[in-house]
Amino acid sequence: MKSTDTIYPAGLYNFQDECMGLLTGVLNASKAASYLIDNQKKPICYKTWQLQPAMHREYLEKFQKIDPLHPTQFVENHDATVVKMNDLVSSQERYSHPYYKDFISPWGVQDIVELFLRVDDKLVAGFALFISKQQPEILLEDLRKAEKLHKFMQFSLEQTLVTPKHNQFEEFCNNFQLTPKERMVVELVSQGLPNKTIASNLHCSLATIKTHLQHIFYKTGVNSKTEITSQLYNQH
Amino acid sequence: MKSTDTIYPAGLYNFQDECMGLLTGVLNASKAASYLIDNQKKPICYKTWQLQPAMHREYLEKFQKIDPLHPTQFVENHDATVVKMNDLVSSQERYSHPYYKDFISPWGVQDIVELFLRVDDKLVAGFALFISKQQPEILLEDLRKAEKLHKFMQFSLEQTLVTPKHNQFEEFCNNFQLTPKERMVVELVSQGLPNKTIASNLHCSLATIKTHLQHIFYKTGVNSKTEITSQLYNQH
DNA sequence: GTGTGTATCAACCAGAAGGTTGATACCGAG
DNA sequence: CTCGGTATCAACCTTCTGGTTGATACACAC
Repeated sequence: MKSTDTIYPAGLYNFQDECMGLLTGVLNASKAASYLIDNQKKPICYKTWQLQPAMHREYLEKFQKIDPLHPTQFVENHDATVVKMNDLVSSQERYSHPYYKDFISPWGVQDIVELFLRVDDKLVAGFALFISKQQPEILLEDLRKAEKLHKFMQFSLEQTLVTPKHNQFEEFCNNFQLTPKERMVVELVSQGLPNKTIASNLHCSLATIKTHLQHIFYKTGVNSKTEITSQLYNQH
Repeated sequence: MKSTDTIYPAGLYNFQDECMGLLTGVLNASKAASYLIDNQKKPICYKTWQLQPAMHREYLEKFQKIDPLHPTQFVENHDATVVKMNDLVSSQERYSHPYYKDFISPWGVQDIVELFLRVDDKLVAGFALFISKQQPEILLEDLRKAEKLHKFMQFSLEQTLVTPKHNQFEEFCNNFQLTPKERMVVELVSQGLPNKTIASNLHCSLATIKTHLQHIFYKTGVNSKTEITSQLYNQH
């Protein structure tokens, strides 16, 4: 798909630390772990917070390979941003599966919330927040907060990246199901051209361009040409 | 010549939105307001969340000038990051001072938490979270969460200052020696805002914005707002 | 104190852009 | 063949933008 594999943006290592600080500071986890995803889609750069070194070692050595919610599960699952263990794994499975029976439960963990960060739809980092059995259950409200935190982390991450503008353009046009002609108009609008010039470029009348623009405005919910350009170059 | 005191970072306008979403999504404010600080140290670009328009208008017209915790108080106070109204203002003062007696209290506000973002020690943005009288008091725990959120927002802000996008903005503005106000206009133009909105954001008249635009057009050799945006993010 | 640069605003005009209605023509799916 | 989507264009009107002129006010520099 891409000519070059996605490389971590500079500062992702620091970024990971800051995210951990944010999540553990705002949400009520008893312990936490995070990792980056390398080009082979393997988790690396583990960082932990109040997580017993023995537990971490045990995970890496024995249980990682049978983890039903291993990060690799979510590499291609583009919708997964914030997930909750107890929503994905039935209580039956948690009772019988060795991963939960012999690892998660003995370490006093009641539930796990996991957040995923992506760049160009590729998973680059994950954060696992552990809820201990002594803590109250995770409410929908807590999950919403986690989603808000995730949204900002994702925004912050994207801010630091150079997103290829081609992708932005394609995404914009596909999102709103623009027709081929409408795409061409968007392309020329994004060059900052006035309607008259666009019309002559596409060998049609000014009226036609205006109609196309009306359709584009209607489909995209945008109100002006200027707004189109800003939509294309700013991630919202 | 004046580039030293210009610190307005590109993308701050969007950043402000995201911060508001984060704060209001994670903390339990009943309403919120935020603003950017221009180089005259005045708050501009107000954005509100569940705040009554009438209350905001009242503040701008009558109470801003007697606000004991007006942002200008914190412009030079480098240590202030997260402050709580009830910690800074005695209950006596809250009882007698017209700002609290005639404005804060009548609008049902019990307390305010304010967060400040800085670049190079200079205040660039502020966020005020209003706690209503129906809500529980702010605990130390809540304040710590606010501090964690602040820490990440500050980190994220600093990250955006070294991005290619920001550099392009800086390069564009420096190349053509735009003045601080002109830079702000460029920033808002690049968000796709119509002149009327830009004027209200910078609280000046439409005429002033047009004049600024004329100067920008003259200096940069550009002919329209749309072209500015495409120039900013397209190298050609 | 005069001058230069910045920021502010008003009035005016022409032209561009946005919004609406309506119309024609082509094409492909049902 | 009819219907829906696309592409085309015209006429009309309102609002916004761009361009100009001119003016005031406040800095800071020389």
